[in-house]
Amino acid sequence: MASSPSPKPSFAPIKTRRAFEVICEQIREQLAAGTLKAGDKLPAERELAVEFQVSRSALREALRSLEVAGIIRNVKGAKGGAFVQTAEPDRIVQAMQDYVHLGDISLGELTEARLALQDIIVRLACARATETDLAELEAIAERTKRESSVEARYACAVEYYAVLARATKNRIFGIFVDSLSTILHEFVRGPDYETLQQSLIESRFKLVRHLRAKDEEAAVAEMRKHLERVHRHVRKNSKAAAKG
Amino acid sequence: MASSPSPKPSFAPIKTRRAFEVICEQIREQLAAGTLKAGDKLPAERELAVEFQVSRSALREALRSLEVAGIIRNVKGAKGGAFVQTAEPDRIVQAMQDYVHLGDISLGELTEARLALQDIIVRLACARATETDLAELEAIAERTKRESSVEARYACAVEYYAVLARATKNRIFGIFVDSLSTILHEFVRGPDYETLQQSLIESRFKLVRHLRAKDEEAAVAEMRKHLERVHRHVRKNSKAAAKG
DNA sequence: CACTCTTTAATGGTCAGACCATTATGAAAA
DNA sequence: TTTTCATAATGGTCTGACCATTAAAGAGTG
Repeated sequence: MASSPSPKPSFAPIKTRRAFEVICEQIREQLAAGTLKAGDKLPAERELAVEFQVSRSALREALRSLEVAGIIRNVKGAKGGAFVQTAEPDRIVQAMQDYVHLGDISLGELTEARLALQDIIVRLACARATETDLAELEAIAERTKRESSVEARYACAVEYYAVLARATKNRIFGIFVDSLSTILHEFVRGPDYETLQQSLIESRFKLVRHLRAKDEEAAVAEMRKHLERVHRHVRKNSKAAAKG
Repeated sequence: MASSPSPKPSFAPIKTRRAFEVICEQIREQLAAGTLKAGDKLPAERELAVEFQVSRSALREALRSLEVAGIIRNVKGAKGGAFVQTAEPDRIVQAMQDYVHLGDISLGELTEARLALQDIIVRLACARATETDLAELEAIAERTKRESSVEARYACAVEYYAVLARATKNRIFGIFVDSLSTILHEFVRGPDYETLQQSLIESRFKLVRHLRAKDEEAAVAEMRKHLERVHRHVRKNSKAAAKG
């Protein structure tokens, strides 16, 4: 096969790229370049198909990919179409969740990462949290007390962590924390979770007090104690689930 | 509109869910439940379409979504089909990249997050790195010296960070670092980058020496110094790009 | 038998054209 | 003016077809 007598021993490394991939790439390029930005509306599918010179189905697969990636949102009806979305970290969370499901990331890795991450967050929040942030944290803790269902209280907890992360004024941390919270949520189950949950509320108030006093070390210690209790519960439950 | 005289003021909150969404969900469920796992092969598209009682196009949009999410891989040809993938963090990196492009995450946030993250990583690596890890780090640093192109040396740097993250024995950190490295790569440009790059190599050797000596504080300090130099360059370049 | 070439069938990728459900808009009617 | 209804635009889905690639079975050859 390679014994060609022609003076050209090497051929062009052709590669078949699928139509939808090329379309996605072009749209992503315009996004990175700033030609397309949040709020913009892409032409209708039928129009775009003509423009890209592909069938509507190929184009739709591209749009579907972008939608799943959280880049656009498809709205039906007159004046509908594909709208470029504002940034939402949901897709990152989803991607991390998929990764954990597919792979063999252990619970230990998740909890360790969360612990380390919260250390940073508490330290930064201690330095940067405004009184508004702190008041919001307290309000959430208060609301948690009044909530009646386990799920509602868990939602409050997630919100508490999110607001705390926001207090760092760095959204990257917010994404990381959201991801880990969501993934670990799957493991937080069991009959004794409710009593644990109740006892955690007080800890949240304490943390705010430490933050307000700018006592970094005390705040970090409180968060570690808090998370370690949660993680002990999670581990215990996970083992129980593995048995049953 | 709400003035219905019927004794049933509230109706069931119906919502039209698209076919491909339901399909994706079902497959994801089987994944979380363990019924489907890496390496498994899904039935052919035409078969699956019959099974789900949808058209092939709807089914294809679902498969396309899952492929873009990195969950399956579509192989064409006889004995081809959709194969469940092993976990790859690429999609998380892609999602974070999209997020940064769409949103207005600042360079400052990225570099700050990276700095904080590397602190943790260095500390953990200091405690857990095996001699194999350290030798690999040195080998990469050696190779960096010999590489001739800027791009090749950058690739070495990324690899160095990845191996360092792996030395923590916690893959979550690896993902975070990969994401940040990839995103920051876009900003690392400019004529004086090459000279900076050269001068960074020595720092990598120093870090390994500190790690081997289990000198956590020295290692952290070296990494901070290292990264701060890089980030100064990145910031300068970013400003230059904004001007031009 | 061993090896090479050809054929065949399975499968994903693409295309074309159609119909349905939803939605905004404007015209018609009250 | 307000309500109702027809209309057109648009995404979601369906059907059926053809192409390109690939692995495996079969045919031919030494």
